[in-house]
Amino acid sequence: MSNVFDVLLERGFIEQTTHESEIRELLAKEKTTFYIGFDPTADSLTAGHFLTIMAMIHMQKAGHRPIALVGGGTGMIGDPTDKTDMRKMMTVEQIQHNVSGMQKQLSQYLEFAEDKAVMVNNADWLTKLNYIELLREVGIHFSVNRMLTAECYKSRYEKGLTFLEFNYMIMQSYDFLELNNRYNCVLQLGGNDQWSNILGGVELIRRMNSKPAFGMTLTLLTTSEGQKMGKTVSGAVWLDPNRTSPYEFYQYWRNVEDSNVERCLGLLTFLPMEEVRRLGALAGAEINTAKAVLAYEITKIVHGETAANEAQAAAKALFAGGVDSGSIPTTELSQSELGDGIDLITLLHTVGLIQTRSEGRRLIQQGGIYLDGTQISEFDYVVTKKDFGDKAELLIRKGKKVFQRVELS
RNA sequence: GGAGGGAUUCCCGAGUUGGCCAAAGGGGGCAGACUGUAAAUCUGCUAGCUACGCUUUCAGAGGUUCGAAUCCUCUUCCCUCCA
Repeated sequence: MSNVFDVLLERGFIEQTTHESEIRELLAKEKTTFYIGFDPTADSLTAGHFLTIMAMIHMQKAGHRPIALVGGGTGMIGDPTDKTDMRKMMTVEQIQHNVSGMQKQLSQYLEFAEDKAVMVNNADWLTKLNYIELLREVGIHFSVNRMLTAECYKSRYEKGLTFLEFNYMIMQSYDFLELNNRYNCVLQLGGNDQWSNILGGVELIRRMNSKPAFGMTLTLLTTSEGQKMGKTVSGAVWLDPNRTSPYEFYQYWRNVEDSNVERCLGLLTFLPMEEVRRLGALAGAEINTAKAVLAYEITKIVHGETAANEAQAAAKALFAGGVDSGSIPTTELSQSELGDGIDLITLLHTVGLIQTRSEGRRLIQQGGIYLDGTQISEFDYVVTKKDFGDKAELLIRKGKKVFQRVELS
């Protein structure tokens, strides 16, 4: 089997390493225990986390042992990295809820049986720390001067950085030390924004345990404008199907920009690299084929084959002008709600396509609403039973690619 | 604790000799055109509503005035310098 380091490199995962040749050698010759931490900021992981999960899966497949750490302890502090403002403090209950939600999801993607992977919560040790003891043992190894030069704190100079958050790096470094002691964990992976936090841990282990330790950061997916991928205006793209439906999830990847298709295929699917390169090289409208493959493959990994098939079928039906399929977002409307007719704006509001009636009025006036493919131009249009036709359903289209089906019940 | 500066619509940021301010400009978002469910570009929209008008907005609470984002008082929060 080829070295997983080369696999990760070829697929585009690796951004920075602390000791490239040593890491490569290590991964080639022995079963290595490594860890990635997840902050419990919500009860579901997001598309952004998925990239790091893929890295873990590749590593596990190559025979190494992943430790999935969920930060029930560090979550009490909050990582100041890339935050322009201080994050609001979460309650302990909230954190615990989020930790269990994330752990549940992580267990779907990694194989935990027979000690093939380990799940930990750093609250188990961080909450028991003794302040003075910690300062004497660990604090002595950190230079504030150096910490202040870390990139992740720079953006906070203007807005302010609390001592609470300043300690985040130390806590994360301590985690690595603890995992090194408990599980002989010698490698930490993380998003590239975690570089300074990872370095802290690597150096701490080298100083306190006089043992080698390594760090490696993974690329961050960004759009051509430099925005982090995996975010939409309405929020993150979640892995939890109740937060982001498989259809929406599929559509998100179906719509990635051309220039990101090849990267995404390498990072977020298991397709062989020859195939990735072939698909990525498709030009012009042809690349849509590649996007469909990307969307299908990643949906399959995250939500399973059935959901992926459904999402794909729904997308095909809607965009190729075909007809029904099960997983188009659907709302039920009762006969009594319909009555003798319901004005279109109210209907749009009921099914959640608009937030305010003004928005609906604008939308219709600008020609953004279609009922069963027919553009509606009067904002006071009244929808009656007739619009639902024989099948008692109505397909509303907002703009080019937002669809909502209404079923009369 | 002392001195000064600030808080504006989703974000950034104009506006502070009181009316012409639902509030410039940019960003973002939405829609339209062009396209390939892409990017770029162009156009329009972007507080709410029972909509040629009406109602609620410019940190919060009062006040002056025919009329306040703009003036006065108090409060809260933030920043800078000093200690």
